[in-house]
Amino acid sequence: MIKKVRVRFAPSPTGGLHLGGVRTVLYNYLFAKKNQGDFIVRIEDTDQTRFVEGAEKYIFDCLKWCGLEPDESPIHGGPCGPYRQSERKSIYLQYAHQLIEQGNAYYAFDTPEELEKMRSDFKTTENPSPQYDAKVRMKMKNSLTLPAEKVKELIASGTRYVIRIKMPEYETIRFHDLIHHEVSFDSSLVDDKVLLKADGMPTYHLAVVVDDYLMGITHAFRGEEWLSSAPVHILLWKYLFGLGNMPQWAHLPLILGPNGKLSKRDGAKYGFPVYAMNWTDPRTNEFTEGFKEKGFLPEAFINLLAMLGWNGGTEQEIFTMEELIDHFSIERVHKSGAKFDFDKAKWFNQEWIRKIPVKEYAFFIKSLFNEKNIPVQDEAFFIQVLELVKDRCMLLTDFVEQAQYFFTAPDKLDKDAVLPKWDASKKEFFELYCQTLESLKVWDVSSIETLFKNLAAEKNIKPGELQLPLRIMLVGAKFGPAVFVIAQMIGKEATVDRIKKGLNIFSQ
RNA sequence: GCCGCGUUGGUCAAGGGGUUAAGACGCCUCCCUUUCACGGAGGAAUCACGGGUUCGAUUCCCGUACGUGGUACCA
Repeated sequence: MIKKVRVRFAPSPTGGLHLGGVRTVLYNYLFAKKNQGDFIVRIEDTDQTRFVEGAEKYIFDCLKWCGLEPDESPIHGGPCGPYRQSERKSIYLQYAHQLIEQGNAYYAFDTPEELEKMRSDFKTTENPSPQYDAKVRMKMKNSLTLPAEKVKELIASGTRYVIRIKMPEYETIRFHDLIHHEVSFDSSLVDDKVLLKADGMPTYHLAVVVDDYLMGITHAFRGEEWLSSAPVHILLWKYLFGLGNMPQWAHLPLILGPNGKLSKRDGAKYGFPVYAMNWTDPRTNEFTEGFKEKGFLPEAFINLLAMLGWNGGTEQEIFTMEELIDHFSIERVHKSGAKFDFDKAKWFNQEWIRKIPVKEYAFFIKSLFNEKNIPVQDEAFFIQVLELVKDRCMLLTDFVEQAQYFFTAPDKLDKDAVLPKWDASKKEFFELYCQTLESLKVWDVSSIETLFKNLAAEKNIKPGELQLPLRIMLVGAKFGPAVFVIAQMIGKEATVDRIKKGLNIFSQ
């Protein structure tokens, strides 16, 4: 029998959830759903100094917005809880002890100051960052160098200690990665990583292995920044649970910014969001913009992330979540990092704005209108307007500019577009048009347009030369759907009113 | 510095010993539209470099360069 697929996303609640994080979730999720497996979220909060209030809730809010709901998590529950590592503290100690008994780990009593001293003492130009490894461990204060009695005594007296892995001296550690295929490391180049910290909390290295085992994880997908520490994890699997039980690894390529690694600073610098949703760090008050608030549809966000590092091998670029689940394969995830392109991201959003019925996102635009005090009285009319202008919107926030003149008269008109060609005959035309419009019985597009064209012919002016001024009067600027449709939509009263106002402004 | 990983147009990318090296975004031109978009038709632009292997390398191998990650009692 084949084991049920179980994957996990393991964020640390230290701040916002960025692009790369969401993509890691996505690939986990797609893989799980494709294989009828489980998607688990485990909170890796073993570093108490980096705990940030609200960060965990924020992560789950982002996942919800993205439509990536976990099957198991601290808030969704599940059979392998608790799902916060801080609540699993007692579990890790026994494994650390097991490693010591097996001779794969040891106690180390070096203080931070002593470690610092070691690093500066051994520092050379060839080796600017010395490691706590086979070459130096016998010169340090640990259970390898101290007599057993002394070790017992130190522990009994409450001396702070950590437990470190004892890396084998000459061993090639190989493993198969689903994306990178065969990867190998020389164990002598890896340091004796701390497994259990002085406060009793495990480090990531111990916790990830123990929890992946205890939670039955079959496939471990994570960012490529973890590749370098993979040999530690491989060894831990070998020592603790057996290589046969180890999940299959896949180290996902990084998402890069305009110059190198994508950072939240890039967002501010280049004007694009980096986080899934707005995030304000409660400690520093630093604000980072989110895709949601920037005006992205979650469907578009998921779609663009999926395509950043994966390609189905066909020309299809627009995918629903169901289609992604159907087509996704980890083997087709790229090896190399991808630079995030905001223009392409906007294009995805535009495609989705057109694909989804406006009703599904009208509420978001409505809230933007409310913020700007633009009155929306009639819901059906609102939907009708959104439908009419949606081709012109890349972001949901674009709807404000593209639709607000249907609800409120423009507060300033683009005079420069009109004035150079404005003259008495045009003024006269509009005065007359305005008058006749007022007595128009049937207010529909063809009546409004026919009247306009007949009058223009009568005055011997090309209708085209009059349409732009009309547009500026109604809209305020050079954009939007057909003018006569706009006139019809906003109604007689508003049309007449705006023409009069426009006449005033242009004739000054 | 050392170690890992990577390298097809400006960006995302398909392809993978013999091809006119797909497609998309962006950019440019034209058509449609007397607005802006949408749509349509075109265009410029790519296999990092150097050695091999081979009848033939963008594709395989080795170097170099560049990029990126790691080198914490952070994840």
